[in-house]
Amino acid sequence: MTKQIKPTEGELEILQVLWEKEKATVREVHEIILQSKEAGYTTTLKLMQIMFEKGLVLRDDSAKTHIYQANVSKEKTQSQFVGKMINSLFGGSSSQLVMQALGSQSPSKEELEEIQQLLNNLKNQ
Amino acid sequence: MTKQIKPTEGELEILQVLWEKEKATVREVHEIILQSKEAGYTTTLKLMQIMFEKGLVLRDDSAKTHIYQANVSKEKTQSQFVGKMINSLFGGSSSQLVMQALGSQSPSKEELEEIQQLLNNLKNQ
DNA sequence: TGTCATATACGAGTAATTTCGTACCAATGA
DNA sequence: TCATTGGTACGAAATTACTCGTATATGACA
Repeated sequence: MTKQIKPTEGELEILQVLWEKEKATVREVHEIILQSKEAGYTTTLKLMQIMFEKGLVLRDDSAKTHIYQANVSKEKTQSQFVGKMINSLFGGSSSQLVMQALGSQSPSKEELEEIQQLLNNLKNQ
Repeated sequence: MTKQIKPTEGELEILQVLWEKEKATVREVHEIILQSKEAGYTTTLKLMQIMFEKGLVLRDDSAKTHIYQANVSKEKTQSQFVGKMINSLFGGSSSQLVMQALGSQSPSKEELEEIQQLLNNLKNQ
């Protein structure tokens, strides 16, 4: 197992954009970030450079304008954070987290059906 | 709605102890913290003082040894973090988080049954 | 009374994260 | 050619979180 680096808050924002767009320039990422918060361009740039050093993203710097892409999968990262939260807030019980999530937000009929499917699979093991 | 302060990593550790014990002294909290990580007594003390200033905990300082208790509920805090994670990592879809949680860890039969109950309730609305 | 154990208060250092100014480089067009 | 635009690099300040040493107060007990 390659040791997982835990992305910071700000890094997570950038990763979200990269997961969505597959490849992107700093400018492109920054435009999206701007929609949800105020930030300077060089701030986003610096953050992405640091992420590159950490190995969180890949970078094609063959052209003047560098192209970035995520180097950690969305799923791995999700499971990393969910696992951490289960331990630190739900006493290690994943079902407690599930109850919380289902209780506070309300999923659509389709989503409920999807969850039911998964539940059935788990029951039949 | 009183604006929610987001507890930090270290504060969360302390809150867990207080949720468990209802009331506790710094010493008591610190003893528990020590079981999972190394830390100096004054570090725990300082953290709890900061939490008091932030309003995360209440404090009875009528006696020499102060008695602390949580001033944010476990449920509220859980939902705060879960909500934040749903937004920042699951594109706002709670069911995605549920799938992740159910998929990665495997709950017991009883837990699955509990989730099924909740699911039934949600379906019948 | 004097000493010891145990508290809190508080300042300050350290580390990690975020932010941004400034320098510098390259392409482009008047 | 030279100014402008748009890009990266980099140092360093600002912020936040964490850690701990030291000062000081208080109660207990020999």
